Amino acid sequence: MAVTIKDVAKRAGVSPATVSRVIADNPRISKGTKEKVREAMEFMGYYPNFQARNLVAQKSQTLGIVMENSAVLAFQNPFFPEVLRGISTRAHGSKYGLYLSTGATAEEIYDEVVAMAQGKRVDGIVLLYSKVADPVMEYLRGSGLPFAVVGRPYKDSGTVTYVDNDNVSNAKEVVDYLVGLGHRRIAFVGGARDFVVSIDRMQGYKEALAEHGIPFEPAYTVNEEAIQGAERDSIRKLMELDVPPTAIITHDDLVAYEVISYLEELEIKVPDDVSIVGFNNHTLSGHLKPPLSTVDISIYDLGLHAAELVLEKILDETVPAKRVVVPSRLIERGSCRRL
Amino acid sequence: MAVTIKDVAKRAGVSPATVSRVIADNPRISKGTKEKVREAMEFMGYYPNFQARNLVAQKSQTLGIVMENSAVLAFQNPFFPEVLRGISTRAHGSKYGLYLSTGATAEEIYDEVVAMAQGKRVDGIVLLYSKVADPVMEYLRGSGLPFAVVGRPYKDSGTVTYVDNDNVSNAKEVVDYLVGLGHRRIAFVGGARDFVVSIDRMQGYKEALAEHGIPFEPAYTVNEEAIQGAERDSIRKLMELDVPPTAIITHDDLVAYEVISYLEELEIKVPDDVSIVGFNNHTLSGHLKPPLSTVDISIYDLGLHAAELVLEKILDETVPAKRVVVPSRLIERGSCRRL
DNA sequence: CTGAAAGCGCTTACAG
DNA sequence: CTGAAAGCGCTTACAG
Repeated sequence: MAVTIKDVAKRAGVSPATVSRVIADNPRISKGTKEKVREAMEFMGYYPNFQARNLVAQKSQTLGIVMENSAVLAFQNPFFPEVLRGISTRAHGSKYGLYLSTGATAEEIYDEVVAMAQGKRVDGIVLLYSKVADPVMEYLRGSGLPFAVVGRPYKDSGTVTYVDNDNVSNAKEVVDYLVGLGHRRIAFVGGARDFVVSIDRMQGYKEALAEHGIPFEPAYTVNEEAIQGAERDSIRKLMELDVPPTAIITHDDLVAYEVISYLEELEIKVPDDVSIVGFNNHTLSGHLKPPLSTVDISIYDLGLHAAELVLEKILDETVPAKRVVVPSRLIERGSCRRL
Repeated sequence: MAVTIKDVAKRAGVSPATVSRVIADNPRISKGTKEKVREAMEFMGYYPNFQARNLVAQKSQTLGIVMENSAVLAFQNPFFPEVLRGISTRAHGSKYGLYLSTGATAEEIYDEVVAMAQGKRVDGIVLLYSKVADPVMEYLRGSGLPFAVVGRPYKDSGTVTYVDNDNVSNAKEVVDYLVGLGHRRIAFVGGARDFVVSIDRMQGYKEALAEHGIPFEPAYTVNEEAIQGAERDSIRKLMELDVPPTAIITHDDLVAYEVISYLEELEIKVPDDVSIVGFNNHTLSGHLKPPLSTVDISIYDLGLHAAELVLEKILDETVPAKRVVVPSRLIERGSCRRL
């Protein structure tokens, strides 16, 4: 059995209540008593029991981290550790712990989140993704539990606290850049259609085309669901069009890596034959040959602010829904060429 | 206030004790009562309070994950998410949650671990690294808390439960491979000297050299501490030796990426001028040009087994210390050439 | 400045 | 098969 507050009390010759007050550094306890009690705690190796303390305090001092269900993908993507690092830093600063969702399917995750929330296992949640019709977000919104989303909520974004990049502008900037290099036939390889980030980037792509007077060509867009297991084929089809694109934007650097591999198999050279731009600036993108031009979205800051926002809500439930926009910027490297 | 066991009891017309038994699916409760209670729970949206349940059960149903303190590095390395995925899968299978350490310095981590353990916040711990003189491991060993290490403990490995690869053999295999290609001047770029994995790989490197009758040449080894901030210089010095190496083994793919970049700056070509082998087979290593030959250490399995081992210990404290060796294999790609 | 008592929400011998 | 009671380890009004 571990040392309890009672044991310490006995040894220090005071009541358990007093020990508790010393732990909380209550100013009404005399200096002498505090010292006596602290000595006893030290001597006996006392540590407060979280469960007990949290039970009466009705809080847990921990933040729940919920990630998307395509676990393999989520984990492989360097986005996850980097956003976690941001969250971790901020949480640690406020002495909050981190509790991770482990579910592998959408149902499991939903159940976990409900259990976390209702079971008071966490004081708030950071939702690491945003998709179109997400029961988890619906639940959270109704639950009253403080939460923040990394990514723009698909609807009612005015009532949800979130942090994101301006993905529409980002995508536009990429198109502008390519157009500036003389490209007009620009393809877009997007992510899953129900992720808001994909939708926003696609949107920016379309808007930018329009602004430049370039007609939108459906055959120039490829979507993740459409190509499950047929990535190679989709890229081949794209490049075998009568008028193939001269540039390809991919929604994530990881996808860019894949695309580049396929292009190689087809003996299409980057950037000589086709220019490529990625998104998210993963650590390794600079090491590719040619180094990948990409949009740096400040993943760490995304995490930092998300944690900051939940913590703020936990402290004061009345703060209104907020949006924090984290700046991002296009990094020119060697994967694009001027036409 | 959330719905408690009392509320449910009242509505179902039974005692709180009975509700508790229904939750535990106690076989001595009649079918009828169970149904009645379950209906009430459903209707009222009852969820058990973790804190309360854990307080009386004296367990937390969660595993603590402790990672090394060089937070930035740890997070950037794809090792972390992958090992976490393995742990997560196994933990979820047994309905265990995951609690993450957030400390950034060695002291913070130590304090956190002690608090986790003494505060009964976790039932067991997975230590994601193993270093030479680690207070955390010392503490854990004395604490009685079940734990498993990813990596070989530096000493008393017979009394600690751990999972690792046979790093000595792995390094030997790499040397054998390079010797087989005709290399005799083989350099080794190692990691921090106090990480056991670095020590073991260096050891294997030396042993293999000896077996092939190749004298060990100190100038052919580079260590992480020695080069902090001077990576570029170290590599240049290495290649400007009167008799430079024809092959370089790096202790991690990430390091290999860096080394390749430096070599490029020196206009030294891989694999034409020098062959390179990495370790850990990160997702992107196959995408490099040339694709990186490396040792795949089955990171996911490392995590899976580590979780399995702690869970086993939690269930039965008397199981003896165990070692699980996860197989690894050299993956030949394009970064080495035959002399 | 400090203590006795009640209570956080649950579980589990002990009775019946 | 079910209930009343004690207790897990802590905190916090309420008294004094």
